[in-house]
Amino acid sequence: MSSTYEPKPMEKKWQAKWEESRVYAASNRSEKPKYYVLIEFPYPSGAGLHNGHTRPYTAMDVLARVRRMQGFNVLFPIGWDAFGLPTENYAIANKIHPAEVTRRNIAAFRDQAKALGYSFDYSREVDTTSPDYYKWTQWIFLKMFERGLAYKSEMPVNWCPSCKCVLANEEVIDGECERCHSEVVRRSKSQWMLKITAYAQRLLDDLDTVDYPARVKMAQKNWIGRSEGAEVDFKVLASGKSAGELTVYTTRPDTLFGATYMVISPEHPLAREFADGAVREYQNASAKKSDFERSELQKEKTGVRLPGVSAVNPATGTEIPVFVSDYVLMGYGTGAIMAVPGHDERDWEFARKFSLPVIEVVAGGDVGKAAFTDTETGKMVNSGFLNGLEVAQAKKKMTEWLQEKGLGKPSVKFKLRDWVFARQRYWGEPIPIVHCPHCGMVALPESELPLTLPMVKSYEPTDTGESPLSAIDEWVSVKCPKCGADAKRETDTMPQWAGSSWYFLRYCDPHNPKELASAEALKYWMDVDWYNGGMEHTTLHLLYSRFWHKFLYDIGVVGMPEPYKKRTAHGLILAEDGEKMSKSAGNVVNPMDTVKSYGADTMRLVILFIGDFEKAVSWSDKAIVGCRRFLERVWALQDNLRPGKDFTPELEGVLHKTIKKVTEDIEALKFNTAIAALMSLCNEMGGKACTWADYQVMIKLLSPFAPHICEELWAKYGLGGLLPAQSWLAYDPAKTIDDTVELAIQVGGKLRGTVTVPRDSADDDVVAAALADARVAPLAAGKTLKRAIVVKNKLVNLIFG
RNA sequence: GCCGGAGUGGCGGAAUUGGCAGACGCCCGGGACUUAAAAUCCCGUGACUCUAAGAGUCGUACCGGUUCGAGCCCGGUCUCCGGCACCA
Repeated sequence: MSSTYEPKPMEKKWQAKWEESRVYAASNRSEKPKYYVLIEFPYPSGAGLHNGHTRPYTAMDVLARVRRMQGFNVLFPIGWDAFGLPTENYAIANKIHPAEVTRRNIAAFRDQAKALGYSFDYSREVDTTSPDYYKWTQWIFLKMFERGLAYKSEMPVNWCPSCKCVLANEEVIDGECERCHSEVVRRSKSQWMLKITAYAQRLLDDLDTVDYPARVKMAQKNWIGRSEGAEVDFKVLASGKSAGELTVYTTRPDTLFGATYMVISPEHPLAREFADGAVREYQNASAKKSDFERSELQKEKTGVRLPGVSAVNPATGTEIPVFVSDYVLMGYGTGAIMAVPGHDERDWEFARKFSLPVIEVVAGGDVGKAAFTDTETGKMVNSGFLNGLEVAQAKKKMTEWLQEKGLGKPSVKFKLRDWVFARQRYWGEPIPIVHCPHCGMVALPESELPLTLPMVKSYEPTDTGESPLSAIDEWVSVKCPKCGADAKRETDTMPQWAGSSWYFLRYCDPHNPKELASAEALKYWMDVDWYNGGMEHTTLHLLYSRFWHKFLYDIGVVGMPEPYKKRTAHGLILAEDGEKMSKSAGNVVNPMDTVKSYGADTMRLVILFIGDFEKAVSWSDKAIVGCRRFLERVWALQDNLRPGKDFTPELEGVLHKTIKKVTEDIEALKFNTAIAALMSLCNEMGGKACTWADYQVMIKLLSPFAPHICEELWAKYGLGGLLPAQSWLAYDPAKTIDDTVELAIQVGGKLRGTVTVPRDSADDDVVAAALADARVAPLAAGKTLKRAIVVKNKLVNLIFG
């Protein structure tokens, strides 16, 4: 009789053995093929690991463990994305330096990761706040600066009054700060920007070369937002006299004949030039509005006429009025539009409100009642040389005409904005730039990297929009690296996304003091074979890191244009009430509690068994007990074992089937059904006298999910050595197929019984067997068989006349 | 509004993509073991009806269609979740 299953001591024991034997350390030199499994490294908050970590980490740990057993040299690293506001705020509140807070949090996270049995290569840990690491973050920034991709620009920014910090567009959700949900306000500020827009087309095009879920590709495409159209120049008249040109961007050059007025954004230079009192008032009002307020006012269009100013429609020669309205955004296109109320909903609403003429130029709708925006069905009317053409043809012809006449040109625009790359906070990478009164912005020489954060006592944010670093005189005041004059350091720091934009490269060669990673190491490990992460990073980290990687490819640091071969995305773990887990809702479940009460192996099973990995799922304590019982039953199978190198004949089929099922399900992220198959196998084995060989199959298949109990059992019943050194199981396809099959018998499409026949029986034999069935025979009596549909090895459907 | 995804027992969820709906687990009911309980093991468990150890009817959000056969395909409707949102 075996002892009872006691997870705690055995989990400690095996975690220690794994550590001392270094079985999970990846080697940069190996005979084996490489495989790089990546998880999104955590932000080490004070709260410790939560189920937003355990779900993806456990899943990828399963994959890493399977790949090792499949004979790959696996890189499965972990690190710490440790710069950021929560740490800084906690540090301020508790009067502990953020570096110390970070050190403690990392230690706690590492312990928890180890307690969960994650097979990370802990010798390759990276920490984005370590100067050895952020030296290279700064280095990449300087390379971008050299090539004009990092620049400073005065522009309206999203300012979070609570975080006292600017935000990237990607961090503003419904007009609120992504982190603290304060309403974001607009402020004009001189900002560091990264020119991600220079990579817009490539970021879009190369989505076709990678294996990402469709929903991820779609979200990135929408965010990049490419549109094709034309820029058109309109002559401007002020008080009847020529006053230059107004260039608009339109995706519908075909509708030019229907343009009855113009609209420019309140920030447009022309609006400033010709503003009267009413216009100025309108400009002031829109400047005060937050993005949120602007979108709130979506339905009701507002605007004012720009007095004395008109434009000439180049197609018709008609003079048309110019309006100022905040439904036109300065940040997109040219900040000015030609309004075609017949065929654009916004223009239509505006025209109705201001009683402007509506001209139908595409037939098919009723422009008196609504804008007709269909581009598939209509034909051009009231449009001179375009009449009778379809929209697509008219677009082409008008664009050509504009080009011939020198009135316009084809144009492509993106919604993607440049990346606001500065934060006015202490706990981030210092930007290695010096402002010199003579030389302007000067890059710190590479030899002076890393530019370390000064260790100071006070680093509270300011209300002025200045970084706390600006108050530290001895750090700020510096000599210009170029001319030696008195100069000042840049005091903004980089956003949290900086360190995470390239961390997967550092893992390849994490201790290299000379380069961000050696060319050799990068060549060997990159690209990442499988990267799993959250949907919430699709237009943030995932897009940013693709951008940085493409830049590094362009300057010859990495050898391929895309960093990640395959990306998958897990669903959220919700609280038991179906809401998002949050401290404020008080519904947070701590995975370490489950580890303490039931063991790490149980916790790992639960988080994967609980539902479809790719979908959101509510945490449920009820799932725990089932997983724990399963492990106990696997443990108890020991009681009935008998020696033997062969499979028990009656188990052979189910063993091969389970090997197939578990192997295939893991590849497809169907961890829940893989575990269900293992539970079924356990139920099959229960009560039977299994051989050691049978049991070894269970141990190996279960080991990626529940590694501790499996090492314990392998040590007793296996073939020696640790499990990661064992080979994964192969199945014999012939043995996954049964000799006989149970067919469903339908009569007229309704299930009436089942019949067991030899596999691949002839159709006639199947029909005969079905007709002989006790339940079917009476239904067949006195009727003629009109038709019989036989689906091989599945079903027979009898249709009577 | 636009673009994605989803809706299946008391519950979490399965279903090889058109072929026995409800795998696996939880809960619940019954039994075994026990002085008893817990634990464990075995059996049962979608709903309804009947002439009831058997059989029938209904059943995958709703309405309709295609098909020998639909959770799956097509048309329409409703609800929920995620993303984008005055992007010209």
